[in-house]
Amino acid sequence: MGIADRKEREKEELRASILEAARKLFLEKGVEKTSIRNIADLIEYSPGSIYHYFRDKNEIFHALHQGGFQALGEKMQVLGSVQNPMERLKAMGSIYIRFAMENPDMYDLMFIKEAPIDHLYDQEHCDWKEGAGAFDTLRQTISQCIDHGYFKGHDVEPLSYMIWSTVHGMVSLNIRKRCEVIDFEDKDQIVNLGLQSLFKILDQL
Amino acid sequence: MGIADRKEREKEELRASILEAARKLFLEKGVEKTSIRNIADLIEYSPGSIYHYFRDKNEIFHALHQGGFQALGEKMQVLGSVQNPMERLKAMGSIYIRFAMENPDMYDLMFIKEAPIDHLYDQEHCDWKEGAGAFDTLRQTISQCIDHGYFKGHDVEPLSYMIWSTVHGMVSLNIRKRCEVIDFEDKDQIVNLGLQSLFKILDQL
DNA sequence: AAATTTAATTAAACACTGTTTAATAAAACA
DNA sequence: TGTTTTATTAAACAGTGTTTAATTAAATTT
Repeated sequence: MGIADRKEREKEELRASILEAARKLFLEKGVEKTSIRNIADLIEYSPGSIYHYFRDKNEIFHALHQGGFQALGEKMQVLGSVQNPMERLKAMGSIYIRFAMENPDMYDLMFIKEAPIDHLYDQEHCDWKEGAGAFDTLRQTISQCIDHGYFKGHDVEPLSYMIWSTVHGMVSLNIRKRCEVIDFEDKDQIVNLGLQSLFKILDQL
Repeated sequence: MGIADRKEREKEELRASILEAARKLFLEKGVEKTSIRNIADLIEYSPGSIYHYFRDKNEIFHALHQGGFQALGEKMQVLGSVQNPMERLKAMGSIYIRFAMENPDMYDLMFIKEAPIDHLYDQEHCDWKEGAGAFDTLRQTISQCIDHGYFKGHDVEPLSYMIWSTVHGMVSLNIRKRCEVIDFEDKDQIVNLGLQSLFKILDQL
């Protein structure tokens, strides 16, 4: 059936163009100020038609947040050339933080906004494969660190969670503007200084 | 002028009753689903009248977030009895995390939501005295730790920021539902395990 | 080729939202 | 009592996500 194939292709194309319009608007104005009507206007369709391709706004932003994980994953690929697991762990932290600071809205969507996660709870299978996958590479790296003699006396999972939380905490306090309004000695270097502080501690363990 | 005093008192009372209604609704339904009309309905005034007491919704939620800092500050008062600065630092962390996990919506408002901070930027003096004050007690405690010989080779501010970020990261990943959807070995103990992991590290420094 | 069925699209409506404006009611002052 | 200030409100504005029913277009069957 060639016709069914073409129709499927066309449907996929329109779905993709909705997502492209949504991403464009979202990167310009943020999630809250990107409305279904805005997206519909941009692709020159009616607002209602979008609901034939996505069940609701949350699904659109869940799809966008997947693109964010793809982009982050690509940046992480340079880690393949870092042999020492401790060096790799540090490089992961640097890349993670650079990604967050260079793409604050995307990071916000991936790790702070409730929209993408709320969509999971509306589905039957509510496992966050993007996040779980990313956490797993961190867990593996830290596991290898332990195998190499680092982090003696520490359990993999709590330590992985704690380190993730540290970098997430630093960038999310920034993205949600809790740093600009505190008089740090070096406001726009505080994230890097904090990261250096973390590195120093990891070396001591 | 007794009349002016009474008027001021009455104005303050109505302002307080708006805040009380707002807090009640906010704790029941969250910020986004608490509307000006909801608040107005509860105090039996028209929606427009609220704008004689608050310039906008952000100011209401900024006022509520102040109440959160008050509550957190009160919980922190038991720290006065902890002499050793390292013990005090750990107790601070425990109290901080317990407060966040027991009052997730209030914590969200204080440290994640943009509403209270956006209100600061609409004012002339945009310093976040609540947050800066809280951070300062952390900074002082860590400064005392360094005086007592802990954290050798570390700078106060980056270290304080990093430790704040760690606890903030752990609770905010929970509050924004990034933990429930990852298959941790012990999902509802992961925050405590992460905190224990942090304590272990602090002891090693 | 014509009739029927299926799928895509849309206009309109629903029930909301924060905020502003202009009119009204109430209180205080002269 | 008349005037001014203050408080309150109804109504409107310009939006929001989402649903429904009607319409148009396309594909399939007769």
